[in-house]
Amino acid sequence: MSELLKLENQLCHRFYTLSNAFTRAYRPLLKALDITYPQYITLMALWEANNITIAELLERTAIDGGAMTLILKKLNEKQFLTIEKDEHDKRVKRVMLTEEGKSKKQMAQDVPSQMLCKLEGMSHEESVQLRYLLDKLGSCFNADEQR
Amino acid sequence: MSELLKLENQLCHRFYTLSNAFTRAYRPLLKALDITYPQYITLMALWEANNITIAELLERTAIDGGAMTLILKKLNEKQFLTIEKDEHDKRVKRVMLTEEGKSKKQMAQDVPSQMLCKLEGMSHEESVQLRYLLDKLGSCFNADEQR
DNA sequence: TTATTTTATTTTGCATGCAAAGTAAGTGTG
DNA sequence: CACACTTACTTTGCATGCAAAATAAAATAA
Repeated sequence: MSELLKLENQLCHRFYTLSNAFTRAYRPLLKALDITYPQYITLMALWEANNITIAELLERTAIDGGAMTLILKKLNEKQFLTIEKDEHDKRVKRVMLTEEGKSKKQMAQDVPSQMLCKLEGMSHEESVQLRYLLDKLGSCFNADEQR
Repeated sequence: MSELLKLENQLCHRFYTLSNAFTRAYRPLLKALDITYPQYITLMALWEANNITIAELLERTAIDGGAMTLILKKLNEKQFLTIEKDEHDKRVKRVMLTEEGKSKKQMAQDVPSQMLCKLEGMSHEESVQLRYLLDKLGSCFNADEQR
């Protein structure tokens, strides 16, 4: 039997499994903030750079455009942000955090460390190395998309 | 600004991005086989161990139970597999590949290597190291779920 | 054996992820 | 200025992922 088609040898399956595991692990932590994982990613991007366009938000978060429309709609309904058309270019929309949206950042302060607690067993060196390799893998895909 | 809440520092976001990138990269390859990525994972599991229960399939693939019901339904409609109730325990269902389902394995033979081509730039040592770290991270989550 | 609990799988409701089509609003060309 | 082309977003249709509730059948307890 071809080793190449064994599930255990698939890098993709490890990513599939781990990505889902992360989302599940975050769920209870984010539930306290009344947000989902992609909504958390979106807010994180905005906490770093407020008042940016949707295109910039897509770039930073790597979230699908169609999904982002819905995510922003929900975050807007929850009063975490507002969306306005750009004065000069009416195709463009700008996303701005409300005071409530900004204050959520304080509530989220402990989320990263709580997640890290779940990942004991990995040394600091290992996680640094992992990050390096993940970024390298990411650049493979980015390079591939260029073609 | 707290470094911990920066998007760039999130391990989870790397997994989110890379997992999606894998799925997108596989899509055109799997389209030729008329299957989606989770369906591919399911078939891979069955190519390794045919005639197993749905519970075993869930264990091997780490796919959600609810999703699996639909995936099996579609693979069944495509005539890749059949589903039968177990004789002794009528709660249990067994999944079996049809001849067509088995023959799909030949058609999928080149998929792994085609994917690896896209990942040039990573050395063999690096991918071995990456795999090791991914498995270690995975065991963190598994250990956590025990509690 | 009957009632209770556990197990295997499906169903339901909600939130994406993705490709492709659709819109509205700028840009560039002749 | 009129037409073609490009952009920035939204919409649509389909396929999951996930938690929680619902089913059906087996195992256990009383």
